[in-house]
Amino acid sequence: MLRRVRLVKKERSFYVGAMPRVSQERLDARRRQILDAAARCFARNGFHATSMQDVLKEADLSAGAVYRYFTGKEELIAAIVNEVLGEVGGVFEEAARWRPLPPPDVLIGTVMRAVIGHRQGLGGTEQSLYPRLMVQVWAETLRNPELHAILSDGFARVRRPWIEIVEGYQDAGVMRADIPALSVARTLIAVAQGFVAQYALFGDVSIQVVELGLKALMSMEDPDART
Amino acid sequence: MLRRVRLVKKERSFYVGAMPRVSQERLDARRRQILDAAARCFARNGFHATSMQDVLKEADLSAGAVYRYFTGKEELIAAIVNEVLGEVGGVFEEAARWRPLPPPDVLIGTVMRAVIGHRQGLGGTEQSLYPRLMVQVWAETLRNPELHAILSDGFARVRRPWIEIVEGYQDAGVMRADIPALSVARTLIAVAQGFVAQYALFGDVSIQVVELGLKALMSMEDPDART
DNA sequence: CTAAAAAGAAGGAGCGTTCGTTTTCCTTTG
DNA sequence: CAAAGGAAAACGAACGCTCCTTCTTTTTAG
Repeated sequence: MLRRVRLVKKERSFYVGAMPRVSQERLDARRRQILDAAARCFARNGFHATSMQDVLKEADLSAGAVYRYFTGKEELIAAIVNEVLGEVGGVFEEAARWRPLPPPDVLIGTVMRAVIGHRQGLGGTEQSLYPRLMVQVWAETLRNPELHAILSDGFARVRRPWIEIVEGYQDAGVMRADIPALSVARTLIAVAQGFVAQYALFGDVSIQVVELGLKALMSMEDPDART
Repeated sequence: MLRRVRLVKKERSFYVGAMPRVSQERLDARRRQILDAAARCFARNGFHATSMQDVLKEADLSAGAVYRYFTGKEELIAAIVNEVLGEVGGVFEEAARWRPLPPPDVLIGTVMRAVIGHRQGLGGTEQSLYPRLMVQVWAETLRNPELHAILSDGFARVRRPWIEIVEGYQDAGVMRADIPALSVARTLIAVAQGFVAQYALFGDVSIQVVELGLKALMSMEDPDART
């Protein structure tokens, strides 16, 4: 008698007393193949102007194959959004861990290079996969509350270490301390977001632009600033 | 005999020796009614997750009516994109005309307030129509070359006066002059773009956040800065 | 009264998804 | 070690649905 034991929702079921028919690595590879294809399609055309047929063709798989790994288009979109937000959030967090405290221009430069470099060698053709996906993710989270919750979580998770960085500046006396660290952190994140948008939209190559721009801003002295 | 004389592609044709059947203002009002409804729908759901039926219902008109003013969905999208980019571009240009030269935080604050305030009293329900539309426009220009060209033009048109502002800072000696003005201008625009995204995504109310954040950044002194 | 404007049912295309069939691959057996 | 067996995996045609658009009819404005 074969007792079917389902372990975890998304992991394969197996038979007691028998080995799985195909290896877990194989299944993982298929899943990745589908996700990569979907990411390329979505980066190219957005979530809703991309048809399932587009994804199937890009993945070189049939409908039956894809629907074995994802229950539908929505789940595919959710998976991509999760992945992108997770990785980009990780980039922000990791950049904030550097010690000694990097100045803002180095911080943003690091983040930008990491975001742009992520999955660069995926398709080869798409030059800025992650920036483009990021813009699409923003648009999608505006209409999907569940995905919006993920974005909000990610934003909150990133904000915390960045606030600490700003507080570090202020404690070290290199930045006026009469301004809420949250405001500064959000402004820095806005710089990164804005440049991600510019990179996706205009595909400029040089990260130096932000780095230099921030240096220049930092060199300004507000006329009515308190010391 | 009635000779039909078509004057301009999009203006109404009229009859020699006879007055138009409905006034031009009426036609313009209908067109506006459709555009406003479409803008609300697109801001809510994006361009491709919004159906024509959604727009028709929002405008309280029939298909026949809408298709008399626009050849199809594409043209409707293009009209909205054009309008949004035109108005937002105008906001950037106008802010750059202020004299005496406003500091960056005032500049960005002015832009943000104008973008957020635009068409505020349109539907009433949608709190941040233009920021949301802006994000959707970015996403759409990533896949539509014609609309992308409009965005590029707008970006170029905005960049010029903002470069002049930065050069003004540098000439006045309040900003180090060894950094290309273009880099600083693009960074400032990135701040605005990033905060537009944050506003659309999280709907925070206070513009003070960017203003204070920029002030704090300006108060920093780069350790390895040249004088 | 007339022509433009609006209505709204209907058509054709394309979408996401399902499902019966075929193929593949791992285990088991000879 | 080779071949059979069988279940999972993949295939791909087909289905139902919704989409955008058209077209005939009705209403409206001057």
